[in-house]
Amino acid sequence: MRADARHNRARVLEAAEVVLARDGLSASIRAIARHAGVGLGTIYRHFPTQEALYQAVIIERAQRLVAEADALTVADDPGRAFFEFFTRIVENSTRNKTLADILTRAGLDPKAGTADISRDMRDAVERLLVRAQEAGAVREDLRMPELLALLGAACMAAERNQWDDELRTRTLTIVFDGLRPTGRHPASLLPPDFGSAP
Amino acid sequence: MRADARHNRARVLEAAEVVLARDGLSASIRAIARHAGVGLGTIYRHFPTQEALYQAVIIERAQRLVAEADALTVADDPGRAFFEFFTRIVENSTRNKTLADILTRAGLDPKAGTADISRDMRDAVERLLVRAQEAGAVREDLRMPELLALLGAACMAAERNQWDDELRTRTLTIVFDGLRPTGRHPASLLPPDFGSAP
Amino acid sequence: MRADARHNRARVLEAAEVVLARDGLSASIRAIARHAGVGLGTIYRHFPTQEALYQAVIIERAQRLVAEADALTVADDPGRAFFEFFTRIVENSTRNKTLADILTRAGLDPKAGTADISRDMRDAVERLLVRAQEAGAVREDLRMPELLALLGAACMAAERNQWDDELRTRTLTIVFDGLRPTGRHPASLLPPDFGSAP
Amino acid sequence: MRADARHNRARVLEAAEVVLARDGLSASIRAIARHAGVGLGTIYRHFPTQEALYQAVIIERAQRLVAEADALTVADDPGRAFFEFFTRIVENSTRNKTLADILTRAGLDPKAGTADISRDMRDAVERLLVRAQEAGAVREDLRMPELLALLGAACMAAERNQWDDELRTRTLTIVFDGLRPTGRHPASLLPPDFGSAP
DNA sequence: AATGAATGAGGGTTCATTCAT
DNA sequence: GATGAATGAACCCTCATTCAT
Repeated sequence: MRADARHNRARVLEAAEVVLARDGLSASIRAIARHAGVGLGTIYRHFPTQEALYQAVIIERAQRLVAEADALTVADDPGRAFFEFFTRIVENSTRNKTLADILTRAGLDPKAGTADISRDMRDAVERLLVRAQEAGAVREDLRMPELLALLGAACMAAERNQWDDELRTRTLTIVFDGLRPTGRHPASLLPPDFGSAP
Repeated sequence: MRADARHNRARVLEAAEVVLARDGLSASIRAIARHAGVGLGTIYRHFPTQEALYQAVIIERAQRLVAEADALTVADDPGRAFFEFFTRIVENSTRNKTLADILTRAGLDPKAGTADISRDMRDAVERLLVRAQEAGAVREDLRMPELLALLGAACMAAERNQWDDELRTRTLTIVFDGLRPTGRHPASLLPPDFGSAP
Repeated sequence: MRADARHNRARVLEAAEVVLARDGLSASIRAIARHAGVGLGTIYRHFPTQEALYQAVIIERAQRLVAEADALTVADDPGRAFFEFFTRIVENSTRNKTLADILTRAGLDPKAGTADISRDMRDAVERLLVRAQEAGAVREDLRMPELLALLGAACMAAERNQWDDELRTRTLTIVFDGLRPTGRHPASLLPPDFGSAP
Repeated sequence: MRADARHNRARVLEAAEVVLARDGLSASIRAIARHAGVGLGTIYRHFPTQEALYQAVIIERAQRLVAEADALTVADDPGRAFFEFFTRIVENSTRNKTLADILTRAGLDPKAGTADISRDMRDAVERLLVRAQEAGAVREDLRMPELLALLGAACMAAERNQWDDELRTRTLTIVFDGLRPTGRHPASLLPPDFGSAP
């Protein structure tokens, strides 16, 4: 591919990511073209269809996530890796309205072809989960469907309602406590001196 | 307002509720008019704008939710009331694509006027929460923002991904375990004989 | 239907006929709207699709042709009626680029539903043909497929090349001579004093 | 012109001919470039405009037709040559969507410059005609305008409606009977045993 | 000279909103 | 007051043509 074409393709993807993050899936191709500073035709040269472009954005994003998950898979502390991954994804969702979609898809079609990015995502998350469970950091009875459901739900909400740092922390604390093995609730939502508990 | 006008307004609202529940916010005004058996103009007589109509539907729906919450507030078992409310809303979300929006709004603008329905919603949920906390069924350090965030997130995901009964149960089990006071995990996601824990 | 709607529908059809006659099937909906002095939506209110509008124009035109054919069917001189019909259609084609289409269709799907206008057209032409054959004005061995082929061909060419009166007369003279029973060539293409015949 | 440029020009023309034959005048420049295995720019280097390229194709095709006509002009039987030429062209029209256009043009501008291909075409056909008339195979009063009109009409219809062998034979029988001198109708459209004529 | 990437006018179509009936 | 016909901006997409590589 020619240098300028590659450049423009990247510009389009970038713009699409920004505009999708801002407008959600109702973003218009024209808005993306405007944002990217290219003509309409340029977009259609690289992506045959609106659907294809949006898919590409999602796939790109997903690939980065998978890479991140893989990087964390080899981390020292499996539990920490698992929760950190969860946190990072949700954190990113505030800025990127496509993550929920990715996770939604990952949770949706478990029989998708092996080459599928949804499958990759599922697998990457599953590796993190299994390791965390083996390390005793996550309850044994947790299965992928509800994990993806939780991840997707958190992303959707964070994306839509623009969770700030505090809200994200507090909300995930609850979820994480639910994910830990019974009996262990190391974190409290209260500041140390809140002191209303008996 | 004339009797027939009042009647028509009700018909429109009813139809809008059904159609919005089915199609979500992408529902078209025309679809609602058709469903209501009235002309387009009739809708615009009562609601100046699509936005206004959808707001009205959401407000109406929210009022019913508030009523439901209030009914549960006087129930015998405050903990059970709290979790039942949570469950019911999420369950309904599969069929009604309005609920996530309502909760989203409730969580969003905490400084809205006192007369606002979001405020009512917040208050109703808060009453359920406080009673459940007083009864020791919900952790003390839980605050409204994260509760509404969790509720909204679950509704959004259930609506979008059409959670089935099993997925909903399993996912909410996690969340509820996170909501309970430390140390208490009465529910397990595993069938009794799963037995893989050491 | 409301009076103004009926009026506008007629205006659209009229404009479509004019524009189609001028631009052929590549006419744009926008051009028709402009010509009719109505908005785009008005056209789509009456005709769900470009295809539907063009069909409607063709059907309307065809219905008029069928009526004309029927009127001629009861004429005194069946042979004259037959040739007059042929002539008139071709004559009209100069101004109307839809006729060839109509006849094309009539020739194409002989098994179309009974209620179809193509069928009506076929039948009307066939009645004219049979009467002319019974009167000995048209050769016995002529069948519908080639008759429609000839009619369609003449219309297409007249429409496309804008046959003037003289060209039409001379060309149809040839065709008509081919249509008459063997041995009868009453017409000559030459002016009386051309005098090259033996 | 450089050798490779000349080569490419030929390739483009060839491809254009194939694609135009297949798709008619609605063929896209891109399709031709693809078929020729050259870039879009190459086409535009040799032909300033889509229109110009299509003209060139038509001229080339016409030249071959003229050659064919010329070959037949020296044939033994002038009448047979004339009718064979007519038949062949119509036959080809089913597969080649260019022919109708060529004949249309030939019939259209009788005052075009002498060097014009339309003129050549006209002349070639006229030679066939005159010889056939001199041989007594075609009526004396037939002139070029109506002959070209008939040829063009038949091609157009054959192209558009994809005349099969039988329909073409039957239709041309009529036309040819009209073209023959008065009193001679050697061919019948009926099978020998049809026997309904007196 | 050749390539194909970029452009943008223009095509069909939808839908919130206005307004004559 | 009710109706739904009319409007036109905006949407997705195609394709002839231009121009940087």
